[in-house]
Amino acid sequence: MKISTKGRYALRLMLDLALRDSGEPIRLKDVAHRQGISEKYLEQIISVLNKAGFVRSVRGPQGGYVLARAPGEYTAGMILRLTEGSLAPVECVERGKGVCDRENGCATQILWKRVDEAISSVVDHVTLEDLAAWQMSGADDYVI
Amino acid sequence: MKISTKGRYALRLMLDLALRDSGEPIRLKDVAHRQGISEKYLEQIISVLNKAGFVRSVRGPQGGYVLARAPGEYTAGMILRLTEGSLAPVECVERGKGVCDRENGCATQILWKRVDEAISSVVDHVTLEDLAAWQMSGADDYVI
DNA sequence: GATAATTCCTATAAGTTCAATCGGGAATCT
DNA sequence: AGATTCCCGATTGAACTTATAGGAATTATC
Repeated sequence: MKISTKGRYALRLMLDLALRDSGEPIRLKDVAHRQGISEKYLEQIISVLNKAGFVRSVRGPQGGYVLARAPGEYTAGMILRLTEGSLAPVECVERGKGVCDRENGCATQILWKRVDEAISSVVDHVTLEDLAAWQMSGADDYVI
Repeated sequence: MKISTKGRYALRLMLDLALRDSGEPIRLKDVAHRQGISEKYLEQIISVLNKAGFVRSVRGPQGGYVLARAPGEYTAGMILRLTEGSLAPVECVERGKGVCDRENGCATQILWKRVDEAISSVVDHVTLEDLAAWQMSGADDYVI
């Protein structure tokens, strides 16, 4: 029941872009260095974010990535679901899926539904802007 | 970000025992058959529940398992944490762990903390008694 | 136009976890 | 004695995670 590195790194990556957004593209190398994450691994992750239109890429020297929209328009849920897949705790309560094959009156499904809603109610209401604000306020070690 | 079969099966197992509790031991074979789960696999799971004192076992013919306490005294969280391990979405917000090594002002940690609390607030307030009641009320296919 | 910087793409691999299966041992009721 | 049930540890196959590796395509700058 853990979020994988893919989702966690994606969030930190997007947060890094949000915090350092100046209109100029930001090199992935720099993000990787600041966040202590393998550059090659980050490439794979940002590729997903890029294809989904979450970031815009600029190739060549002075290239890099910039957020496609304002930080307030990304929720943590959007980023996590994109990179991580569904956040539902069990398959049978995933969006788009029908009712569980096993039983109609499956009581545990009600529990899973509630857990799913609880998770969603958090991640769908926290935006990159919120994360950036939290980072800035507790910014002991925030260096530009 | 999924609950594994171990936790899900444990919950269904305990719910099965709660629903059929008559004081007499219930054979694991029957539970396995009703729930459509491998008997051998269930053995491993109930072994954990047994060692933790959640169920009481009786060996030999007419043997089986019974709940050690009333259904209202088990929360889903107790059962899931025992079989599944921590339910925290990331390591750094797990109970007993110190603050994340990486950074002091890690904004994402606040998010994870909120997700963790959201999950806990559900699973720690739903008891086996609740699950049993839900099962009985929507009891389309509940057969004794 | 050459060079260097950067993103882009695909393949592979080591390690871990999941979800069982298998085979037998120990206790206990009849 | 014999059947039934719980108990225990080893093994295994598949999938997933978490990267690493190597190079191709694009573009700014000199």
